[in-house]
Amino acid sequence: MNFSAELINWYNDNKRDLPWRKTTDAYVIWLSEIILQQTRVEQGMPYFYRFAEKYPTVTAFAAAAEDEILRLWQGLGYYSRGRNMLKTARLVVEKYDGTFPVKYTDLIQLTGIGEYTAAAISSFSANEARAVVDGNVYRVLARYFGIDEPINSPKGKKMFQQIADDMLDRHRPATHNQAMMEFGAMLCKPKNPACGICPVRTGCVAFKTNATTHLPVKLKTVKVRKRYFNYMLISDGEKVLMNKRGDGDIWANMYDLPLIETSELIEPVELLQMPEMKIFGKNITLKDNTAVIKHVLTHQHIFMRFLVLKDLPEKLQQNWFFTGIDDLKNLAMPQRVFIFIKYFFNF
DNA sequence: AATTCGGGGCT
DNA sequence: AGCCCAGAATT
Repeated sequence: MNFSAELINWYNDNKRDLPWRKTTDAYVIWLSEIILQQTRVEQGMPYFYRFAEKYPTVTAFAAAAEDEILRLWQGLGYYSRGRNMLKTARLVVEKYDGTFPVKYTDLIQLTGIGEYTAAAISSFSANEARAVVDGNVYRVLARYFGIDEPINSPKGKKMFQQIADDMLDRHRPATHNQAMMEFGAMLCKPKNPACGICPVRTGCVAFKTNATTHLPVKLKTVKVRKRYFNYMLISDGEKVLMNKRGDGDIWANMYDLPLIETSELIEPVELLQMPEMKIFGKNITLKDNTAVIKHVLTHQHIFMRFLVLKDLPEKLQQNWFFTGIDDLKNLAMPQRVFIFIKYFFNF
């Protein structure tokens, strides 16, 4: 039995019961694939159910407001995925009359759909012979063939895509693709792979040379930027002062509180003296403040502190607005800000 | 070719 | 603390 046949056998005996595997509806598969980009299955699962239920068709999705999509996406991260989906859903309604495309060459042109996702949708919904290459596939191939070419170099990407294409079982591309990814996720894991029960270990270079821990090779780690967000909670007990974020920075188009960003950690008392604080009024009184909360993201460590101010500002900045406390739950916020506000107003 | 875009779980 | 997760768009 060849590599692909072995994996498919293993897959048929060991696969998880995942909802998006029970359909060939390209729209539903698209939904699942975008949600799962850089996201673990367990984390994405509840979001998949929420979106699939609220928007059963691409037409329903296209009719949603961006605020609504972002609110439903809250907590999942990489919010441009949600914004791009809206753009693509609307284009599918316009250009394809609401029928989600299933051909790779059509899919690859849509915003938010790259090589991986186009291969996934076209193979899962229409059995087009396109090999998916995601983090799982990189790992499985790098280990099985003992390839130390970095998976995130342009050369490496081409190389692995080529190998994946060569390995693809062209008679059953959908099952082959699912099997490759499931195998990587469940057995050929990043840490402590289950080589003891691996059906293809006799042909695996990494197993034979004891190199699984060194493969795949990935180029350099991202450098982390430290930022200091001093958030102001300003409320009269009925309304809260909120800020709508622009684009060009993290959490584009989402909502948070008015904020002073500083280049280092500043104590509240000291912060109140700074000229930047004048936008909140002449005489600012601090009612309360939280400890510093470290919000750890892949590329940024954001040190947040929430200061509760006593008085309302006379003049509002461009993106500031007051909203009723009952309406807060409808605004898409960064997860950490949402948790504080939810706690503060006790809802 | 390098950087940016979240959040959470595991080691 | 570092790595990874059904990646893609932008610079």
